[in-house]
Amino acid sequence: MHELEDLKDAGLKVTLPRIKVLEVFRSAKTRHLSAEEVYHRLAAQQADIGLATVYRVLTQLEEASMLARNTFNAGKAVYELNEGKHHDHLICLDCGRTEEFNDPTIEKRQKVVAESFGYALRDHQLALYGYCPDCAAKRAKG
Amino acid sequence: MHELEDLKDAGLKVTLPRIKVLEVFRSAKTRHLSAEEVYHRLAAQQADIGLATVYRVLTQLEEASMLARNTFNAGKAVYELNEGKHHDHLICLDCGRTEEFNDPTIEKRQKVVAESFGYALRDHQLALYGYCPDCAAKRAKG
DNA sequence: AACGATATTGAGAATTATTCGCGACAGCCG
DNA sequence: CGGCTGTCGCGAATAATTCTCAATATCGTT
Repeated sequence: MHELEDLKDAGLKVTLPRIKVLEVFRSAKTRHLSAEEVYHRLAAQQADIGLATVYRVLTQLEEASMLARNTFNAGKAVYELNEGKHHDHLICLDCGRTEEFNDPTIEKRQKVVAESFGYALRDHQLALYGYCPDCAAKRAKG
Repeated sequence: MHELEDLKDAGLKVTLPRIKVLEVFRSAKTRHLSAEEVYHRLAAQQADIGLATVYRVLTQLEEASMLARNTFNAGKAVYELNEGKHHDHLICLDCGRTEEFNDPTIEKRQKVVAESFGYALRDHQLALYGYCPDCAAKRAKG
């Protein structure tokens, strides 16, 4: 439970909503959850936590580097536990299944590109979209 | 004006809103424009085109591959003329200035990564964020 | 050049995702 | 255990985008 320490280190009080939200992520099969999804899961387990609070907590946990935020190509943000190791995503256009990957070559080139423009690279977002093996097969027939 | 032909090829009628929206992009200094920005520019030149129409036209022109859509990390979409050559973006976190680049190595690795997961790559989105030379200098002092 | 089937538009209401404002309440330092 | 303050829940407020529908414009056909 050193997560409670992480909260304190971020200057956040250890409150029920924050603990519960982290629990939801720890016990979720799906890695990426939207605010609405987190809210529903909390409601399902009788935790009476408002949607506005969920949004606030997600933002705070992201600022505390405990969660990572992604918007992919859609109109809503999803969060995932930040377990230290950075990674990018490969997303199936049909079923939404996502794979995580980290390609050192790509990472390296990004830095090179930024430097070639005189920029100090701070962050980046890379998402690959395609069809997963299963969906590709389904599409092949129709 | 082969753009009018492009419209027809996409099964779209050649209408004033569509022509005007394309004009806005062709004559804009800033490459990336949001729906709201396009709407205001049209209003400024007395073209009485509704915001809903702007949204519809942008979507259609994107489907016709005449515009490319990007969401970057923010809550709203921006569009730019699609001039055939694909590119990714490098964006300044301070002033919003954007640079376009295309790195063959990165493109190649993306395909390799997707294939290693058995995915058929269809699209991707890569945005690098950092500080441009000017803003980096400003930040250095304070 | 007018006709009419059909695609398109404008205006505002409706949705969706997220944030704000504020009175009530709960952590936490002493 | 007693506040000082950070937090919470709720509903209203925003922001971005889409939908509804009656009015209108486009374009292939006369």
